[in-house]
Amino acid sequence: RNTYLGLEDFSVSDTSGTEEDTDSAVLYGTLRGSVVGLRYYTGIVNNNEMVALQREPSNPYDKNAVKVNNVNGDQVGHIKKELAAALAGIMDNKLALIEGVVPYGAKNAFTMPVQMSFWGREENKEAVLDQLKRHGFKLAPPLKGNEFDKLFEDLKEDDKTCELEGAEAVATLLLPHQKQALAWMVSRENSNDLPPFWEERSNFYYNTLTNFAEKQRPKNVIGGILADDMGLVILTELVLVFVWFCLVFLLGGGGVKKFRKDFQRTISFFNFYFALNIQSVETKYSGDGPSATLIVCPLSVLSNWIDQFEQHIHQNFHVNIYVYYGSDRSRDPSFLSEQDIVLTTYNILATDYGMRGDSPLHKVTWLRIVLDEGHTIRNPNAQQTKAALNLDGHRRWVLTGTPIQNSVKDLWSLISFLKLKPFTDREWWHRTIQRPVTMGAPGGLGRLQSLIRSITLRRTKKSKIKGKPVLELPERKVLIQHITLTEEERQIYQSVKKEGKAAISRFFSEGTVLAHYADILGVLLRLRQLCCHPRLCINTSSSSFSAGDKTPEEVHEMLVNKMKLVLSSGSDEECAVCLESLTVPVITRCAHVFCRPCIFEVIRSEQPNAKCPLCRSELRAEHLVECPLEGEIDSSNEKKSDQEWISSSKINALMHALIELRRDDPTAKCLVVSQFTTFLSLIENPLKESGFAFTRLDGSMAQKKRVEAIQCFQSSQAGSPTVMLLSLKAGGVGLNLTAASRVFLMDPAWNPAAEDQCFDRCHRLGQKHSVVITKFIVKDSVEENMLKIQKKKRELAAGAFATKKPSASEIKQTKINEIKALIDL
DNA sequence: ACCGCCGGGTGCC
DNA sequence: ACCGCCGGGTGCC
Repeated sequence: RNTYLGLEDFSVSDTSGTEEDTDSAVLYGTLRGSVVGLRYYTGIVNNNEMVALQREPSNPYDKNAVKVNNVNGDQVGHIKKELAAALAGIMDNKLALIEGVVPYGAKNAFTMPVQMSFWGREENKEAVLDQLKRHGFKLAPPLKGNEFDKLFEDLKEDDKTCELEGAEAVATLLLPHQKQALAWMVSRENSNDLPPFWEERSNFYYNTLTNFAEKQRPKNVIGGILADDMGLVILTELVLVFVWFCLVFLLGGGGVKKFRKDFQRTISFFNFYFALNIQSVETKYSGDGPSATLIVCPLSVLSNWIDQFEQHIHQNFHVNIYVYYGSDRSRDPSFLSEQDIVLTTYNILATDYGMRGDSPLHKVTWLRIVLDEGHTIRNPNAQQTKAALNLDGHRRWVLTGTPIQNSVKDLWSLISFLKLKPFTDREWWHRTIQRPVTMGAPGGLGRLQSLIRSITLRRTKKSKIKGKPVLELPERKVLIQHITLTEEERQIYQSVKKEGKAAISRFFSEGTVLAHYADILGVLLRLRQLCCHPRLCINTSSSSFSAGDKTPEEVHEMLVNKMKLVLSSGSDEECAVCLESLTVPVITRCAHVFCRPCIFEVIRSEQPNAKCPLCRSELRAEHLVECPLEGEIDSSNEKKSDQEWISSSKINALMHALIELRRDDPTAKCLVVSQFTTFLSLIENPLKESGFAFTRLDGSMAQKKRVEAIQCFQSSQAGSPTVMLLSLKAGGVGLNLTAASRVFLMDPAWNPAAEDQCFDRCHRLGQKHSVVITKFIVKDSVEENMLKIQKKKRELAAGAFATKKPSASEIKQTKINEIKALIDL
C-alpha cells in the first residue's frame, strides 16, 4: 500500500472505505467482550480508557486475530478468539468501525473486559448484526448516560488578554492587539504547559479525554495556529519587537539604532516570518541543535516572501535564505540545514515527498516549521498534507486566515501537524473531538473550543480588546444598481433563456440532470454573459445536448469544451471526491469533472468496475480527458477584436458611474471586477475613449506582470491609473489594492465568499477612505436569482460551525436546487 | 472404567 | 487463573 519509501504514511490504511462516511455513521449498538493475553504485552490501560481494535490477519495462530492497543499504540492484548472470529469479517469488509473502552480491570493480569461500540452506515447495520448473530453475539442498545460529560473538564483559558510590554522604545510602536499577539506568541514559544486535556496526577500524566496515562510528560507544541482573517493586520509590525529583542540579544544594543530606523518603514505581514527567522539566528549562535527554519507557502505568495527577505534581511544581517524551488534546487539535506531560512511551496514539498522517497526536506530536523496559508493542508488525504505532517521539527506554526472553513474535519490536519498527543492519530481525534461535535454530544463543542482556545490566536476584524475594536477600518457600503436591458438585449436574452429552459426542463423530466450538468452550467453561463454583454457568448453556442454518434476525436473535443465550460462558469466547482476546489481537472466520459489524483484513486480502489462517483456511469482511466491548457480557459471567444465594438447596458452604466466619479474626485481609484476576462477586455475600449488611465490584473498574467500592474495601480503619482480591471479570482489572499476606494462588481458570483474576498482586497488595513461597492444586477434575470442564492449561502455560512460538511450527493442536490431557482423552474 | 472423580499442569492469538 | 480446560491416575463402602 505504502509506496513512499522510508517515510511513515500514517493515514493510508484508514482512509479508504469507511473513512469518507465517518460523519454519517450511526451507532449500531454495543457489546461486552474480553481482552486476553494481557501478560504478553506491555501496553497498559486505565479504567474507562479508550482502546483501539486492530486486525492482525498475519497472526500465525489465528487469521481472525484482533489486536487491542492503547492510546499510545502499545498492544494491550487480543480480542478473545471466538469474538475475533465474528469481528474479523466485519472489520475486513469495513462494515463497521469498532471502538473499545475498557470499563474496569485495569490491574487484571490475564484478561480484562472491553466495551465495544459498533459504528457504521445505516445500510450495513443488518449485515453486521447478522454476522454477529452467526457467531452467537447480539448487540445491546447504546449505553445511556454520556460518558463524555464526565470525562470533560474545561481548561483554564489562557490569558490572552495580557499584553507584553516590549522594550520601552518599541512599545510605543505597537498597537494593543499587536502587543497581545506578541505576548501570546512569546508565551507559546516559552511555555512549559502541558498540552490541552492533560493533567498531572500523582507522578503520572493523565489524558482526560481518553483516560490514558503515562509516566512520560507529553510534549506541548511550541507554536500554534495564528488564525486571522486579518492576518495581514495583526502581525504587521510585530516584527519590530521580535527583531528588537533579538538585536538586544545579539548585538548588545550596538547596532540597534540603525536597525530601528530601517524598520520604521511600512512593514507588511511577511515580516512575521523573518521575525521568527531572526530568532533562529539567535538560536544558532546560542548553541547546538537545528538552526534552519522551513517556511512552506503557496506559490502565489512565494515571491512576496522573497521580496520581503531581500528588502529587509539581507542587508541588515547575513541571513542565509535559500529558496527551495525549481528543478535546480539543492538535494543536499546538510546544505539545507545550514541555512537560516529555507523557503518552499506546498507543491514542491509534496512532489519531493511523493516521488523521490528521499525528500531532502524530510531529512532535515528543522528549528522551526511555518506553514503559511496553513488551511492548504486541510485535506488529510492530500499528498501535501502528508508531506507537511511528516516534517521534522519541534517548533511548529500554522498561519491561516481560515482555519475552520466548513467543518471540524478540516481541523484535524492542522492539529495533527502541531503534534498534539493523542490527536495525531485520526481515531482519537475522531472519537474525542470530531464525533462528539458533529453528533452534538453535550460538551463536545466545549471540548473543541477548549482545544482551539489553547492553541490558536484567533482574531477577526470584529474582535475587540478591552471593548475596543482591534481594528478600525473605514466604512464599507454595498450598493446594488439595477440595470434594465435594452429591447434588443432583452430579446436575445429571452430567446436563449427559452431554449435553455426547455432543455433543462427536459433533463428534469428525463431525470438526466446530473448527466447534463455541464450543459446546464453552460446555459446559465450564457445567460449570465448576456446580462453583461451580448458578445460574450457568441462562440459558446454549440448546444449539442446529445452525444450521438461521434468519432473519438469529436468526443474528445466535446469533453474538453465541456470541461472548459465548467471551469470557466465561475460556479466554483468542487471535486466531488475530495470536496476541494479542483486541482488538475480531468473530465470523465460522462462529463463530470474531478481532480486527476482523486478520480484515479477511485478507479484504482474500485477496479475492475469503477463507476463515476456522481452518476455511476462506467469509468475508465483511458477515457479521462485532461484540461489542455492552464490559464487561458475562456480565451476561446477572445479572437474577435476585428469586429466593430459595441456597448451594452452594463457598460453604459459603468461608464456613467466612472465619469461621474472622476468629475467629483479626479484622483479616486476604483476596481472594475468581473468573472469574465473577455468582458474586461470589452470594457477597455470605452475606458480608452473616455481617457481613463487603467491597468489590468487577471489570472492569465505572469507573476512579473501582475506585480507591475499592482505597483502601478497602488502608486499615488499623478497620472497613475485610476481604474483597475480585475478578474474576480485573480490573486491570492495577500493581494493588496488599498489604493481603490470604489469597487464596481460587474456580475454576481455564485459564491458570496468570493465576492467578499475580492472586496477585502481594498477594504483592509491601509485603506484611508470609506469604500463603496456597486454591484450591477440586471433586472428580471438570472442575476437577481443569483443574489437570492447568495443570501442563502451567507445564512448557511453564518451558522456553519459544528455542522457537518455536506456529502458529494448533497452538494449536487444543492446545486440542482440552485439550478431550479436560477432558471425559474 | 468404552465411565466419573480427583488433583496437577497449565494458560492469547 | 480464588478460573476453565486438559489429560493422567485411579476406582466400593
